[in-house]
Amino acid sequence: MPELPEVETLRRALQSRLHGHRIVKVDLHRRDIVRGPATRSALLKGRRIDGFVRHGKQLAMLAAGGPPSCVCFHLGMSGTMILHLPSTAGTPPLPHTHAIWYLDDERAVHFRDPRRFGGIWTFPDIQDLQRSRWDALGPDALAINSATLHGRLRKTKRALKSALLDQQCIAGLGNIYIDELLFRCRLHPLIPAENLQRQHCTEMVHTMRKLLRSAVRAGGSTLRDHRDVSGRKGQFQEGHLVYGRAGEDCAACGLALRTIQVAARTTVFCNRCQSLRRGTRALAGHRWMLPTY
DNA sequence: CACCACCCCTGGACGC
DNA sequence: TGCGTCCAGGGGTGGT
Repeated sequence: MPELPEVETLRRALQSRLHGHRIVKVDLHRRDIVRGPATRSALLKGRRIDGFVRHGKQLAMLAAGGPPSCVCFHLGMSGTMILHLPSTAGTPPLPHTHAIWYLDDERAVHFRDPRRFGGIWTFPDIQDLQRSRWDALGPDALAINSATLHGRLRKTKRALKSALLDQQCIAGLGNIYIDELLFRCRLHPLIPAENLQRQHCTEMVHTMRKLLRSAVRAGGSTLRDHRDVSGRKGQFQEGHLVYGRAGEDCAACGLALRTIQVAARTTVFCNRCQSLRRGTRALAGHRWMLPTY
């Protein structure tokens, strides 16, 4: 399920490989996957690609010149964008390929999303995308600072994990990286967000950056669907300490990892390491010996 | 306003 | 082998 590291992996690959190329043709197989004008023009047919920008889990493709110049992608649960080289450009698209962008050098980008939790939004320009979609999101998880995070968390009584899942609070985190983050910070997912102290937020932001950057370097986490533009799997699932490891021994203390439901999401955590009463204890206290990530 | 349950959708895992 | 059932979950919406 694409979260920030998977989308950033995708953005970097598309930026380096597609920048400056012209879109010569666009095939749209499912019109209802597009919100906003679904014309070939709105999907940037005939335009030169000027770059890719990301906010949270959303990715935008920008065209040089005037409007329309902006297509925003959300990959949902199962979305992928695969870059086909000339050698494979003629092969029939896989099932659930909803749109294809053909480039000026015989390559093509296939947008697939079997579960259709994702989508494509067209906008006149990036400012319009920002106004109508991205302004409603919280700061990007790789850009947020601890004062801002603290300010946002202290305003809500919701469980910490619920608040972090809320893209209007902070953009880019999902179920996987939140469980990994909370374990590494030894914070219980059900702590009321308003109870978090400034020092917890400082540690959380520091740990979050390390975690997300490591995941980007590893090409993201592949559980089932995620692939890079070449169809290769990510490697960061090897670095998961809790997600997908319910019942296994905690890497820090050996107790079996537990699952609970938080905001209708399966949540894996260590009931010993991640204290509900965190904050009553010195933050700089015992640091577990954890694998480097 | 804050929060939560529910729903959308498909493929894979699992049981019989 | 094959079929049925359950489950995964981001985010929008409507209800409490």
